[in-house]
Amino acid sequence: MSALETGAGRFTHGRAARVREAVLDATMTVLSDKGWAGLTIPEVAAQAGVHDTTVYRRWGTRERLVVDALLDAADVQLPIPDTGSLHDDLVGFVTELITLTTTPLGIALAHALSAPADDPAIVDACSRYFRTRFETASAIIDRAIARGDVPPTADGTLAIEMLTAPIHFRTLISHHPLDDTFPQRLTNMIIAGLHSVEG
Amino acid sequence: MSALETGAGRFTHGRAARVREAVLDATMTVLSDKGWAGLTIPEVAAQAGVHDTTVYRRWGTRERLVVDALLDAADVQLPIPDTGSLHDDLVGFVTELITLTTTPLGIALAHALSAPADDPAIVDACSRYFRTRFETASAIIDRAIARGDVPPTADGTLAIEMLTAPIHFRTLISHHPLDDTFPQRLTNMIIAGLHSVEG
Amino acid sequence: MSALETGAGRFTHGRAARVREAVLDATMTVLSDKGWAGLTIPEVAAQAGVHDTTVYRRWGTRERLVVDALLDAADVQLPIPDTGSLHDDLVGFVTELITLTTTPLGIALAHALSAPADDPAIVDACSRYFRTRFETASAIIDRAIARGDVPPTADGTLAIEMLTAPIHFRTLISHHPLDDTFPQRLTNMIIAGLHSVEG
Amino acid sequence: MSALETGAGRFTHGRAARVREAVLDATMTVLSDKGWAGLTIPEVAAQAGVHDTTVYRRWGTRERLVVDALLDAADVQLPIPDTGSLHDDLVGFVTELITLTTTPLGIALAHALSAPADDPAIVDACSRYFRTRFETASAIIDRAIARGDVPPTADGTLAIEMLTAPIHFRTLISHHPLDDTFPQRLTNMIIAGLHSVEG
DNA sequence: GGATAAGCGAGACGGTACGTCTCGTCTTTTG
DNA sequence: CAAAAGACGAGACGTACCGTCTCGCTTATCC
Repeated sequence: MSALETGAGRFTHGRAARVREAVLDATMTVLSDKGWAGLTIPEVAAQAGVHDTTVYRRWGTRERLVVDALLDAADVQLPIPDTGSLHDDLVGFVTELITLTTTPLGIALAHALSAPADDPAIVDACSRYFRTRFETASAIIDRAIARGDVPPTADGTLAIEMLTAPIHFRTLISHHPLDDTFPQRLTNMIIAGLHSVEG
Repeated sequence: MSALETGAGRFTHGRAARVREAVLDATMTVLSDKGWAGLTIPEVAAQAGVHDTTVYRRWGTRERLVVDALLDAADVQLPIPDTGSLHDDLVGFVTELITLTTTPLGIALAHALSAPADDPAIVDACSRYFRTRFETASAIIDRAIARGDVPPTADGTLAIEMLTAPIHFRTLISHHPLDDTFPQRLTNMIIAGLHSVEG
Repeated sequence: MSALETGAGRFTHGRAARVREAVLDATMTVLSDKGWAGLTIPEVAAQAGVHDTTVYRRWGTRERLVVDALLDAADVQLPIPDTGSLHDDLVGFVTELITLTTTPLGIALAHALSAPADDPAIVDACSRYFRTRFETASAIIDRAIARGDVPPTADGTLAIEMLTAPIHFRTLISHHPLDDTFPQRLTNMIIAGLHSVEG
Repeated sequence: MSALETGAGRFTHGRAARVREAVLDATMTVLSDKGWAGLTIPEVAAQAGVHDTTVYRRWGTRERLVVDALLDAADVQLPIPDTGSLHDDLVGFVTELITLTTTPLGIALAHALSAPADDPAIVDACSRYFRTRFETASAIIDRAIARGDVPPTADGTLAIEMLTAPIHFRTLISHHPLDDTFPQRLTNMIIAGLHSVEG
């Protein structure tokens, strides 16, 4: 499942697997507790009860560490609402996303993913991670199409992206508050867009 | 104009001002050349022909350095198109924004701004910087309202944010390509949203 | 006096001088206690109550550390006997030399000096150190010449070197024992050589 | 012949012998190419096409590796001149010794042998190696005694040692140049010493 | 216009992380 | 089951950056 050579699939048994799991768990713990800026390899190694060198050997950089941990925990997805109403589904989706994203871990992960990554393997992993997430979430729009609520030409994936991006933008960059009306306002804008036939 | 105590307003004359300018210029240069990861205070100091200690004294962290440099150069805004057509204005705006954002300097700035900032002065500066930019750009929608092209209830600032955020999102996080059709697709989605009366 | 840029002459006042002295003292202590193989920079730094990085900055390698310490302590020379008898002087000289050389510190120093040194500054420092020592000791032969005991053509420096080298050779390489008759045997061989006019 | 338990006598047949030979050859090759400082067990193992663990098991330390290789190649002695003239024999001997000792391999071997050896087996091996070499070379003096050129009391082995030691001393420690007149000067000093009856 | 204060240049240092290199042990896998 | 392969613990190495400190000097500013 992982795109990194350190990913799952190798190290499934024995000590190596135990080390891998301990380190990835520690990565998430440290991210939650001290954020991306506080995530250092010595810190993770200490938390995992593992020697620094081992982490340097297996992952090398903290970026790869985070991506590996993220992909490893990717199964823990955010649930996709299914209320029968496009509007309610989208509002619910955005609300859940905000909840997740404003977690200490969520903030730290966003910072981690937005850190400069020269490593093409990391770029690729991020790209595929979000493509998958967007396609999963666009099931909301697919159901609306099936119900005939929106035209079949509606660009579901783009809609999800336009709902997701502002949340990360506010969290990471503009630091504008994510108030309770925000899911509403985003959803209203997008639903109209989905009805437009040129999409 | 700057929210930081190191900002313009102080050090307007003499050596202090020369040092300030040299350092802020060097900051932008280093950001362009080596990116956010390569921006270190020794590097900037060397580039500016100034001693490290001076930079540590005046700015302390590279985050404050970047924010100060950014606010100092904030006058160099991106131009707001005015073609008489809402659609063309928005497509033009997004296209220009993409051009700026995919510059080495643009990428570096985005990384810099998304770096974890515990400093409330920085958070505040970012917040106000983007609020200003969005309000400036929402003139496009204001003109459309004045022309009667969209209802006066249209949420112009949100529209601009929803056009801006995906670009930064792709650049920073998802690393999806920003192809030529992207401005079109974003604009189509948003224009329909602007027509919806509930905005 | 030192050939190294870290040598005496700089850092004569203040904290820098205190650090220098503490580190050089610690170097000798560690050499005595743990030998050349046990001389590591972290060990010396800890012993000196100084941070590792400081030692790396100022000296960089343990070789430079030892050479600097050696040159710094060079004033503590071995005394040159002056009994009025060439034979007794030389036997005394060799005996003292053996005593010094078979000290833990002496052994460690010999190992340190014989470690591969790519650094030309170190090679040069060693070269001049021993040149000085040999010239100092050859005063024994000079006095014998003055007394008319040996011809003025006698090669005093070479004689000293031929008395010194076997001691280091046995200590470092052949590990043959340095028994009590050894000074005698060396001296006898050399005194005859000094009388030979072709020297 | 070897004093080490890894020495010849065991592993004379089959794969074990091939591994032994490959490793010892590789040891000499690496010594020549990268010197004593560059001789590491992984390097030797790679050069020999053998797994690291194998070398660790059989030899354990690089010191034992070198001593074993040296003893294994001990048959390749330096030739002892026999010109009929004591003076010419000794000058030739010293000249040859200098040639050998200033080889990359010679320098590396000297460094290796002078490295701190806590291992008594290594100390013993070195001791017997040089005792043999000195006795072999003292045939020069024995022949001179037989010819009646020097008194039968002449201390041949010590003479050879006093010719040998300064060369290693200059190579390893003092780094003084070994110029062309050096064999002459050494020999002159020693020949007079050999004539002295008290030797 | 001279005293005073503020900023700057220079350099050392403590501290931390980085990433690499060995060595030697231990575990896993394989023949 | 023994040997090869490989992961790991341990620690030194040497570098880079950060942030602080102490001087001494040069500016500006204020009386």
